Amino acid sequence: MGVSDASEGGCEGLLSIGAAAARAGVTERALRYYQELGLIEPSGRTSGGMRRYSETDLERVARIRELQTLLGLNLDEIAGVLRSEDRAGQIRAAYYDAGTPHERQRLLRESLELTAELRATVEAKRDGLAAFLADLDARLAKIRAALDD
Amino acid sequence: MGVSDASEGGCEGLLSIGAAAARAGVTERALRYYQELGLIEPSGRTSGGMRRYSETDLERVARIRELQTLLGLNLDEIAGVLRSEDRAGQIRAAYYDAGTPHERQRLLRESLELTAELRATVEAKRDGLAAFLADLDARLAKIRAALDD
DNA sequence: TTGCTCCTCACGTCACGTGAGGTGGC
DNA sequence: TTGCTCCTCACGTCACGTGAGGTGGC
Repeated sequence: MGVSDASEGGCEGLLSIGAAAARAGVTERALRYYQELGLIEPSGRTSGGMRRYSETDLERVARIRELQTLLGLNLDEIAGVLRSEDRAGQIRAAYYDAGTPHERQRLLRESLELTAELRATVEAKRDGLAAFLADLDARLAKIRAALDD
Repeated sequence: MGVSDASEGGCEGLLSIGAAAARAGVTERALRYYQELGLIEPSGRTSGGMRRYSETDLERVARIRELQTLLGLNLDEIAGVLRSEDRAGQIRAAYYDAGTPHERQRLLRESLELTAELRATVEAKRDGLAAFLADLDARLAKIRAALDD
């Protein structure tokens, strides 16, 4: 595994915006726009000012797209979800020094509530799609019956 | 069942744009915009130029919203789906005088193909949401386990 | 030096939101 | 005549798309 670019100055193993966009299935413009809104920050910059993205950055972009396309959330709502997930991650990371047991419990309950709320949204959407599917299957059956005349 | 408005001139039983928008869960602006794009035409107009919508019009609006919010199609794609559904409806309505049996079969096969294509899109989306749900359930289980310490 | 990729404006687009200013019918 | 709803422009917004003009590093 050789370093592909010796001039990156501390950005070894990170992806350029073009490579990151291709991997994440979005445009470079979208990545810059998410950054402008504070949804994501590239893990590094070269001395020339070029953005460098890590694998963790790519996972975050995938999460944004998932919340956008599957749930139809706007970027403002997604910012809220990401904020709460970041908080939950910090709690887990610093579990043993995250204040009193009482404080930890409060944070966990908050995380539980937000996740349960998101779950309800997802479930409603899935049920809607299931009903849609059933309707389409009924239509398909009718068309096939008409073809067998 | 009295006629609610004696001055409508042939628009009895039809809804104003305000009532139609409220029933369909969209704004008046959205209804006018769909019309501008040719997705829907109100069943009537009063002599004063006001739009009047039928129950069938409302079903069409509901269909547009369903394709938008559940599947994430844009209005151009929705226009295509509606066109093909309108064609299929015409075929069913004029089934016995829709040309030769061979011609009828061709139209049915076309309808079958478009519906099957739509079904594949819906199924993929539903599966994506099911995976999302499973992930959320795993998170919830972890949070609950952490709360039981 | 030549390509290719990256950078930052900045204007365009889609699906409406939101007034501005005027008309219609109980 | 007074409210309320409707009408048609027309400009604003969100999430980018799409060049314009310039820089960076193999």
